[in-house]
Amino acid sequence: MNIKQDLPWDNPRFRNWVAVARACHVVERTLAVKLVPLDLKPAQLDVLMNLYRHPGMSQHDLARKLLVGRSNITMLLPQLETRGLLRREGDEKDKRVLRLSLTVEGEALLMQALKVHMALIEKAMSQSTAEQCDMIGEQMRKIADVLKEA
Amino acid sequence: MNIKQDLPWDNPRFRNWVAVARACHVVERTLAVKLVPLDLKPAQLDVLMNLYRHPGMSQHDLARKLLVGRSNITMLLPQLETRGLLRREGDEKDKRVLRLSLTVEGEALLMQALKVHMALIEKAMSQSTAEQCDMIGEQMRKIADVLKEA
DNA sequence: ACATAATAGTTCAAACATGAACATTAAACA
DNA sequence: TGTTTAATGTTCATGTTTGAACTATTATGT
Repeated sequence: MNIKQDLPWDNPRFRNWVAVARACHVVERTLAVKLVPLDLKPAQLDVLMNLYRHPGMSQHDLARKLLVGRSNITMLLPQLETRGLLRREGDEKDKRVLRLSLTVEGEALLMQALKVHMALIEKAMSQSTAEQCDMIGEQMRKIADVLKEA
Repeated sequence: MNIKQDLPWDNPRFRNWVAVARACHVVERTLAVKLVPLDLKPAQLDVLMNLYRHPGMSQHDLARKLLVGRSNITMLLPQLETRGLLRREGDEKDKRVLRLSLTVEGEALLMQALKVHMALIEKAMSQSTAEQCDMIGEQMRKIADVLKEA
């Protein structure tokens, strides 16, 4: 019994997943470079995007959306708040939670950053048909779901 | 002209890419948890995998494969070398480069880690057909290629 | 040969992420 | 009500990642 008979690199699923991980990594790095002129990092852009879509969300909710720890959010927000991009306001009913929302400046910067992000994604995905692209998204959502439970 | 008319969230390509990024993140985190018993981190596993496939590669080559800075490799290797998982030997012809290779112990640990990794990927991708899976891998390789050039 | 460029690896400081311990507030329940 | 349990956010120590400056070695060009 040769252990090398069943090496991952001979397994299509494994090889294909490696490709997914690499593509993600490349896109992330490229995005980081293209965001430099806006003085934004990918993690900060993620914050702005989530606050735009879910204004008034708490730090805890934001942490879960971003798949990071709560302390990470605590360290991340002051940079953006100092720049006047977002607000943190105490909830009246529950004095533990802070409600987050974008300022006008934050929204403006987000729109600029989204143009950059969109252009990058368009370029990356332009080689796939709409059907392929939708299928990819569908499978990826399944993956996230099945691992979230476990 | 309303800027919100063309928000990324209305764009299928964008939404689908977000799903890819999330799936990657979830897989990475899950892998990290499952590797704890082996006292290995995903980044360290990546090193072992690359040295297994490309024995004798230099630190520079390894850094490029991992899409990471050279200094990162310098900081990463001593942990593994001290544990006796890999060797660093000076090249005879070019005294600048260090040739990297796995020890027997490193290979043994890699095999254990690969079982964990394989099981995770199998679980994640089990919901896709072989055809879907191959198509995903193909598209992802295209993405990495098109962005590497830019 | 000699000077200049480029390359491999290291060092170091700064930025960043992480998880455990903590304070404050709210909810559960006896 | 009063006590216990849980939730939110912060702090802090630890470990990781990064990029710029540095040393040593090799390649290039005159």
